[in-house]
Amino acid sequence: MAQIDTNQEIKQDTKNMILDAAERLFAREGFHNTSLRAITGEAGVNLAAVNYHFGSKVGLLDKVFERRLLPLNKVRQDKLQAVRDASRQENRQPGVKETLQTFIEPTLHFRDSGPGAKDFITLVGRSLSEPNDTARNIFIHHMEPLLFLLIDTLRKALPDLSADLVFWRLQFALGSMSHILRMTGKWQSFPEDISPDSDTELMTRRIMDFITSGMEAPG
Amino acid sequence: MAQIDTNQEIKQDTKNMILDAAERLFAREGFHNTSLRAITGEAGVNLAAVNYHFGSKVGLLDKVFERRLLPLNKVRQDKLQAVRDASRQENRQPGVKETLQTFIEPTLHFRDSGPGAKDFITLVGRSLSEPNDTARNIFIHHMEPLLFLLIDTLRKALPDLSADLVFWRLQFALGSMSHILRMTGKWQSFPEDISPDSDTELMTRRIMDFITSGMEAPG
DNA sequence: CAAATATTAAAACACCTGTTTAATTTAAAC
DNA sequence: GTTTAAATTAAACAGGTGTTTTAATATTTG
Repeated sequence: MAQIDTNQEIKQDTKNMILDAAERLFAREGFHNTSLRAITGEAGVNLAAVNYHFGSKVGLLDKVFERRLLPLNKVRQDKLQAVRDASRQENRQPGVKETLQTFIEPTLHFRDSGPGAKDFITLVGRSLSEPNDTARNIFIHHMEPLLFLLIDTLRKALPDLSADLVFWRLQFALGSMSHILRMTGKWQSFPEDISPDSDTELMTRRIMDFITSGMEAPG
Repeated sequence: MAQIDTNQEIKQDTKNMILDAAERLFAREGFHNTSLRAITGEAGVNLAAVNYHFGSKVGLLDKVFERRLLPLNKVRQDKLQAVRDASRQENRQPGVKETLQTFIEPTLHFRDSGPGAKDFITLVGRSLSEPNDTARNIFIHHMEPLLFLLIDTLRKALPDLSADLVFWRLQFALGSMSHILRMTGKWQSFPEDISPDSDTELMTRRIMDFITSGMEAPG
């Protein structure tokens, strides 16, 4: 029994065990409604491990975001930069749909990249609307550079609209997406002939159609 | 001093004092992050008054919703019914924009009907995305009949779209609106030339344009 | 006015919260 | 193999949580 565990893959280290459990519980119960005892209990580690490895509960949340958001935002930023570069080389405006797609598509596809990823995307969807400032500010801090680049590109794509209007329409679009992300699997009160939200390709196309049309509406 | 208080308007009764304080604190701090001691402290009443008058903290939340949602949903339902009746009498489909307007416009206008109303609308915007089921289920319970009528009208207004697609587009639209409602006054990290979200008429027109266009996009 | 009821008040209840301390064990470095 | 550092553990800390209880005070009813 003891021979098998040679410290390779069976022994996930404590930090990642905590991150996994925290990600899942923060997504399902919310940040403030999740206790450190619930996290460490599910991770099978000692209570004090959180404060030892992450300093505090807020520090843990920050690392939960960082672990997923660094690679995800790298993908989104690269795609967005490619759209900007192509439009400049070809001497044209960037397209509204291709611009929005650099943000929306990686998000929904990332949801299918593993069980933890699905929880994380739910957490992301909720983070924009967290009542408490601490959780929201941590998230916004990780997103701000990308959002600024996104809004700048959208303004170039929609030169006839005021910068003001582009800003608000992007907020409408982000509201649509985050609503879908955080409500995944919670439509039990509409027991009609509704297709599930698990079909990523279909959902991506539908939300892209919706927000592209809204974004391109006459000013 | 004591003569003035003849028990008419100065003495708000305990129940309403609690409802007002709870409404404000639930909106600003979230349900789980608001303690009964904070509520009763701000209302200037005894801690036990909540459990005496409302049974429990959840019972209080239910009454907070009920007090505002009954009259507000009455207005929305009457307007929606008027759209349905007019379309039937004139033998035509209901319009997408006029249908959505029966829901959106009263909501944003209600926000200007008083300081408490503004807090309440923020609370409504957050309720759709509450992580915990208790708060969200209470809200949905109050909204369900109206939402079913709304989706039925939208299906009549968009006969070329599948019932499925209409459902999801309504979710996108509700996501846009609730995002704006709950984020009111929290855009400090975009210190650019952004117009405030306090202009109700402008904001109503903009969100109506956005979601109407998204709703009418080709299927 | 007196009795019955409704409301308010202070205190305690049992439990949960994030964080810290001190002791112990495990791992790494020399 | 001994020393030094890193990691884990159990326990306690100081304070907050919703709810209940018991006693005192208003208010209404007969």
